[in-house]
Amino acid sequence: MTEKPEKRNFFQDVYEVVEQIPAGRVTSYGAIASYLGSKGSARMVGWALIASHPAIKIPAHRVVNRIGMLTGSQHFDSPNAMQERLEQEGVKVENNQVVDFQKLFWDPAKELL
DNA sequence: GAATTGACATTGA
DNA sequence: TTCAATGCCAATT
Repeated sequence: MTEKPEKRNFFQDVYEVVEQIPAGRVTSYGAIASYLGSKGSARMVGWALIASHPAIKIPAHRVVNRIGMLTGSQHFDSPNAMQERLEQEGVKVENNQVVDFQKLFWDPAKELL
């Protein structure tokens, strides 16, 4: 019979993790991917957020790339929506880039555990 | 059904 | 050190 790889829950897993990101914190795609076990599949995390965009409500604005740049903001309703949202959470954003990103970094593999 | 793209990360030179 | 190329898995065309 056809196989059923549990990895199909990859998207669901991403939603679970992102949804548990505390306000005022940010994380990176690689951190989530690493937590899921697929370190090299950081891109899939981004895909998951796109798929969840109109359907599932998750703080995708708290997820940025490893340099803290809001690369995904272009996929939001407005490119500034994500930046404004982060500032409301207390995260300083400069030029579509998170300030003290390393300080606000939230690692699911350690914080969530 | 095959080829390309994509909200990134890592390694090599 | 910085720049460039490659790899990941899934979805889209």
